[in-house]
Amino acid sequence: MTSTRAVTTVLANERRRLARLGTADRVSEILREQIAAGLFPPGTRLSEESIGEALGVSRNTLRESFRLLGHEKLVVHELNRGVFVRVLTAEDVADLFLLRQIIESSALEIAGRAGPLELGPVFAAVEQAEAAAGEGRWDEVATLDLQFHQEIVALAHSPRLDELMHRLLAELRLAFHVMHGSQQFHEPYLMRNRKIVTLLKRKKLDQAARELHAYLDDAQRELLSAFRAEQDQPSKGHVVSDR
Amino acid sequence: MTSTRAVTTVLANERRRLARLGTADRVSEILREQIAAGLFPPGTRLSEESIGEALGVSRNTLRESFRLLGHEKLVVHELNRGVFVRVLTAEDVADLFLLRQIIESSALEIAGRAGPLELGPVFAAVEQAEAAAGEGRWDEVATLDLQFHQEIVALAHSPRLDELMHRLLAELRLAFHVMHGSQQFHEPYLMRNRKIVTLLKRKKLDQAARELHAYLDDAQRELLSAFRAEQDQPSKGHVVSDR
DNA sequence: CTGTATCGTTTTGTTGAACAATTCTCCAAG
DNA sequence: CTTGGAGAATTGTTCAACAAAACGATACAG
Repeated sequence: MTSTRAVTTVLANERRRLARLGTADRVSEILREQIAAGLFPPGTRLSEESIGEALGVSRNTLRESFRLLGHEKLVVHELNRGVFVRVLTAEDVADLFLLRQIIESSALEIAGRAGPLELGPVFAAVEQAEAAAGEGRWDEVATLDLQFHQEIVALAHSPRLDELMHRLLAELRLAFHVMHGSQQFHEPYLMRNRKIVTLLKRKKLDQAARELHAYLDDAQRELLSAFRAEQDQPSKGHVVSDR
Repeated sequence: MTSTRAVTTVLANERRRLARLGTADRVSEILREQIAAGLFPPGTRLSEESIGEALGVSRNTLRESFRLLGHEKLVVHELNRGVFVRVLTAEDVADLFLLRQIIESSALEIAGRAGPLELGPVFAAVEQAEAAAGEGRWDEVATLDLQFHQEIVALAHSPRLDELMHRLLAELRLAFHVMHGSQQFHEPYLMRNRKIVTLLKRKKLDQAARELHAYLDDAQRELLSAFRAEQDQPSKGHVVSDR
């Protein structure tokens, strides 16, 4: 019953694991992580010389990494001036949430049409987030809140939708970093995640979708107001020279 | 009436025109065009040496270009083997159409909620396409058909949605190239574009959305069957060594 | 005090060469 | 027809060099 095509497909998927990553890819992974972690706050200039020396890679290789990050919109490349960690505008945040509304609601709809939901990973994200919140590990709470939504999208089984969501969330992380004390921003939303997954379990798709929509609306509103406040009146020395 | 914010926004948009492009960006533009035009059919290996020499750029610069194209999924980078023009699978095509359904229908809905539609560019795309079809310029017909859908998405005024659509269509072009005689594939759909824009003009948003949905369904079906046929039985010597 | 012209410094943009590592090609042996 | 292997070709990565642009500070003119 194992068709030739099935074998080919499976092996083709395994292939990418076999193919090791080049230096440029690994460097961009590191930088991606460190940008997300806040080591390089938005506005920071990423010097080719200093970072290249720190990581022990040549400027040419580092430049390839920068191209990748630039295409992901995590950094902005300005000719003859260098690459800077992206500084999101309020318009960016609004646009990101617009896309999230589209993607997450569409994913739910598609998943519902397709068949029974595989809610394991969704549940796992909620429960790990609740556990982390109980112990005050707020940065993990933030990560797991985002992962919950990533898993929602994963229900649709679309590779491109998954990747798109992943990039949107990476970009959105930049917004959290410009706000101080953003870690606990996510905590109140855990209850709502729990509610959504419960509704999904009971196959109340429409209700879950409405709940999700309201979640995103509220989160956007709250984030945007905090975001604008922080922008008008930068609180601390967090802001690095962007000129 | 000209708010400070409006001025800032306009200037920010102009800024990118002021910032000239680097060599790597210009090279990737050229390669993008030539891939879309069919000079490099899917499966073709893009040799660093030959292309670098032909364009008069160094290997290092060319590599930066390849990274950009790879991130756009127009080429696939395999370690120690080089970059190849992407060969889409049937699953890829299906996934691309899934995304198109989501994006185009969402765009229509958002545009309808937002306010009066600016249908100028949409009309223009339809009319230019009809003119091109009348004179048998089929490659232009194909381009303008895709542009019509791009303009539909533009009605939503979302930068990220625009860019996403643009990349999806660039990727989808790869599918047309593996089918021979794909130029006239688009011609029957011009009537449907005309119908959609007419419905939009009359503010029959729901009806237009249904029409658009049916368009995409039919196009996907037709493309996929032609696509699978061509894959199973490659017609000519078009297929270049992909090993 | 404000603006601007200028010059030296720093950083990026791009190239060319070099070498290691991997893959490809082709041919011979089993 | 498959397996092995030697040599050729290509990619991966670094390094050094130089042109070009941006930055910074200082001096000068109004």
